[in-house]
Amino acid sequence: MHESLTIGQLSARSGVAQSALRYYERLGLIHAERTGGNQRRYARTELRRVAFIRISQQVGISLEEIRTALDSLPSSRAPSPDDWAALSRTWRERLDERIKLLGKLRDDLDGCIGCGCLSLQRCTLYNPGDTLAGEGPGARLVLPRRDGPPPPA
Amino acid sequence: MHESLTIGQLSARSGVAQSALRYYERLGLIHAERTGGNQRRYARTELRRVAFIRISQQVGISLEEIRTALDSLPSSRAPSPDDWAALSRTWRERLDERIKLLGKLRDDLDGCIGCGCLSLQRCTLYNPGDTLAGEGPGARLVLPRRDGPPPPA
DNA sequence: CCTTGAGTTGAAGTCAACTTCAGGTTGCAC
DNA sequence: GTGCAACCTGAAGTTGACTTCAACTCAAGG
Repeated sequence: MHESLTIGQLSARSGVAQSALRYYERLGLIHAERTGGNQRRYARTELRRVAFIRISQQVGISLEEIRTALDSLPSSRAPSPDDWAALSRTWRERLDERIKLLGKLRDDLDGCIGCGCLSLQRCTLYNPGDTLAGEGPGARLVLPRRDGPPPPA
Repeated sequence: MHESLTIGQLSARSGVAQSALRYYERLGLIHAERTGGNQRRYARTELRRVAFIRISQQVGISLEEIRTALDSLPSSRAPSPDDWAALSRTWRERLDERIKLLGKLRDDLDGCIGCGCLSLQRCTLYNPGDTLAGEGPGARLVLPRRDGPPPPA
C-alpha cells in the first residue's frame, strides 16, 4: 500500500523535523530515493534508522559517531533485528560509563554537601585523580576538558 | 602572601583556560579586581566559584543557570561552606533525574537488544508514553524535543 | 633601558546540530 | 486545468561555550 514515505510522513511518524531529516541525509545518516520530480521517498526501513539515531543521541552520541555506527550495517540486505541489536549493544557500554560517572558525581556532591567544601585541597569532586600537583599550595583541577556542548538534558 | 591570583595562576590552578575565565567574567559568573595597569587579580574565593561552575557543568547545567544560582550567594560576605552546600544541594535533584533517565534508557535498550526491535509499533524506547496516535498505522515518536518548538504537525 | 613573558581588548572564528528563509517546483484533489 | 499544500535547494542564521587573532600594554629580571 504505502511502500515509501514522503518526508512529511517520515517527519510525522518519527517526530523529527523535516529540516533535520534533510540534514541527516546530507550527513549520510539516512537515505532516500527520488521521484521523477525530485522529491524524497523513504523506504520504511528508514524509520528504524531514524529511531536508532534519536535513541543514540539520548545516550549522548554525536551524529558523526552514529554515522560511523550505521555504516557498519549491511548495505546489501535490509538490516535484520540482530543487526540492530548488535548495534545497540555497542552503546550499552557508553551508557553504563555515563551512568557510572554521574553516580560518582552524585556521591561526591553528597560528600561535598556534607562538608560544604568544594575545596581545592581535599574535595574528591575537584580532585578526581588525587593530583595535588607540583608548584605551590593548592591542587590542580584535572577533570577532563569537555568537548562540545553537554549531552541532551 | 598571595592574597590574589593572576589570571594565569587561576587558570593553572583551576585547569580552566584563560579565555574561558574571561568569558565567564563577561557572563558575570566570576569577578576580578583590577591592578593599576588594568590586569585582573582574583580573590582566592573565586577558585571555589570556578570549581562550582565546572562541577555544575558536569551535572549538565548551562552557564546561564549557573549564573542564576551563583547570584543567590550572599554578596555582602564571603560565602560560607553552608552557602556552597545549599547551592550544591539544588543540583542534586537534577542529577538524580538525569541518572534515572539514563537508567531507563539503558533498561529499554536492553529490552530492545533482547528483541532486536527498535520497533515503532512496540518499542518502549521509541514509545515512552505508549502514544500510538491517531492516523494510520504506526506510532509517533513522543520523546521530548531537545529544545525549540515541536515538529510542525 | 631593554627584552620577554604575561596580560589586555574587541572582533571574528569554530563546532554541532539544527532552523529559517527566499524563491522556485511538484503532486494531488477538485 | 487550476489551485494550493507539500516539496525542493543553497545560503545564511542560531545557540552555547568557547578559542583564536591582531594589535597592543604591563611587569619584572638582567
